[in-house]
Amino acid sequence: MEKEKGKQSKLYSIGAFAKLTGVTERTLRYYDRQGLLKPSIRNEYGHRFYTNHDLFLLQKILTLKFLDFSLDDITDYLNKPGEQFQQTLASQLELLLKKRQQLNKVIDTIERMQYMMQDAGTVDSDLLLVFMHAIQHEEVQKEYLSGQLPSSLIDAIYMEGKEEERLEIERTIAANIVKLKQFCKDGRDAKDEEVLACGWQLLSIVEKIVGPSMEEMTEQQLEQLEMGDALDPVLFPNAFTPEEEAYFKELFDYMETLKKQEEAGGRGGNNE
Amino acid sequence: MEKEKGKQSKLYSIGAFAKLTGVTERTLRYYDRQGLLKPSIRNEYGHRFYTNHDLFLLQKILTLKFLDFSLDDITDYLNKPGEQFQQTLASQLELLLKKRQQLNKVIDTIERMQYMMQDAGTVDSDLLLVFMHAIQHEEVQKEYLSGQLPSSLIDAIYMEGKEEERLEIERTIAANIVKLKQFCKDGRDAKDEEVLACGWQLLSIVEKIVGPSMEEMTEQQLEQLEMGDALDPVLFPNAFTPEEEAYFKELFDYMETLKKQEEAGGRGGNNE
DNA sequence: TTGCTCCTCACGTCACGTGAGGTGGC
DNA sequence: TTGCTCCTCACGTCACGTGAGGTGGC
Repeated sequence: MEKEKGKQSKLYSIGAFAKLTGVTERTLRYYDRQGLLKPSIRNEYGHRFYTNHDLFLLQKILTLKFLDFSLDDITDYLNKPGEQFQQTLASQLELLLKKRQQLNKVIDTIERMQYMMQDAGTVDSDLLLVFMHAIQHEEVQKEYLSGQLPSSLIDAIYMEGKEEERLEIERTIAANIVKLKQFCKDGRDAKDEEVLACGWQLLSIVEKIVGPSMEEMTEQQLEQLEMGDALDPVLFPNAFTPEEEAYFKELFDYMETLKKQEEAGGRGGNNE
Repeated sequence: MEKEKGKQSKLYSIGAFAKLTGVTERTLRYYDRQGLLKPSIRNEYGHRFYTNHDLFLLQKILTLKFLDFSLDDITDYLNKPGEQFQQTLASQLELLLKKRQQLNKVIDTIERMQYMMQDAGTVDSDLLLVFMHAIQHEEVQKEYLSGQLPSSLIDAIYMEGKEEERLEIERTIAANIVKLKQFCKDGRDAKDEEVLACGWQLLSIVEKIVGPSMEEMTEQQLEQLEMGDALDPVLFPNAFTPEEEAYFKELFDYMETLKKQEEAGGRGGNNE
């Protein structure tokens, strides 16, 4: 008796079939109800029994799932002749390639972020998100700015063709901004040496990047730069609180004063 | 009046806010109900009005979504201090890397499949899926076979370290199997020249791969090979109908006969 | 009056997970 | 009687999409 059973075509109860294939019972019942995989045999008590043929069908289903087809697609496919499956496969591949591109972009963004933040210690996460936003929308930002600024400046800002150097600079900028935010929070005087050091570092970076292109700009463009709040708030979210902005203004105004004094001092020295 | 409005903090109706940010109205209402983003102002009529601060919040939400966080995660994050966000980011990155690995595997499988099938013309999609299944479960199959066959044979079958050559061989095997299936369907005599040609090609490939390892096998292992149906049906689904199996058996039996005749003829010729 | 924008239900989607409550055979 | 396996509802999940039916201001 047992031998006969074994030789013809094995029957699996739903539990046995689930164990065999690693698919849950619930899923098998769901596939049954959806008409995707009906067990070959139903008991007098309604119990489901699966055959080796059912096993083959399930494997096809699982392989198609692995290829990321929806159950509806799979149902269609199983009911149709399926002559053009190779084409379906090709378009599925395209979809997956797009998905991968997306995923790569996200991963790159995080990794670049982490590189940027390696020296910064514990970081205000709002700032993190603003940086992230910037990286994420880099291309759109660039396009937007192209309408407002000379292309030489844009190339300078985004450092076309000098990606590695750029990563380093981003890192320095990030570290200094984080420090300044902390100083502001701690209520440090903007004339404090450490605070000033941060300010000078940021300024020197900006001058190094932007300086050479500055002369090419029209007056109109310069004016636009002055009133910096004209930037599209969707593309350029503001990571700073009003207090922080005031603090930064105080710092940079003070730096301006120091600069002028130094210049004057220099002239005075020469004259004497 | 208008100037005042514009200078303080712009108010956006839900429609305007949706247009501005590219998020649907339904989504904004959903975020409101979930407590994820409540508009700063509600009208006497229940109309929602969003401010620039809401805009900043939404951008944070969208960036976190871009990083593939669930809305629940985002809600948690927005309500917590979020000091340990960098750690969260690191574990999120791990998740994404795993996802990418999965995706890469699927893409590789399809591409390998397409390479394999480039000469085969229109292909029975069941066969395609069985090949796909094989590629997909290669590692598990290998492990399973390690328990049954000598490792030298397994290395030979999976052609360790000769991936390119392997792709070519797979291609040839696939093309010939597809042809044989077609011949079977067309009712071609198994003794037909073209059919035999396919048979010889397949046989020569098998001998080339398996031949050298054959001598090392124990009798027990050889016996197991003879009764090929002992293979785990979950790991090794059968792509052939009973008719096809019969057809193949007829073909290979006939080839066996031809071989023996030739040997006998050869000996006879030498003897004479 | 017509069009536009806003509102609130409330059902649908997708592929199941997870009990609840009950039955049959050892 | 207890345990095991099977069954059928039926609600929950996740992030919205998509009407249906109604209101307010121009």
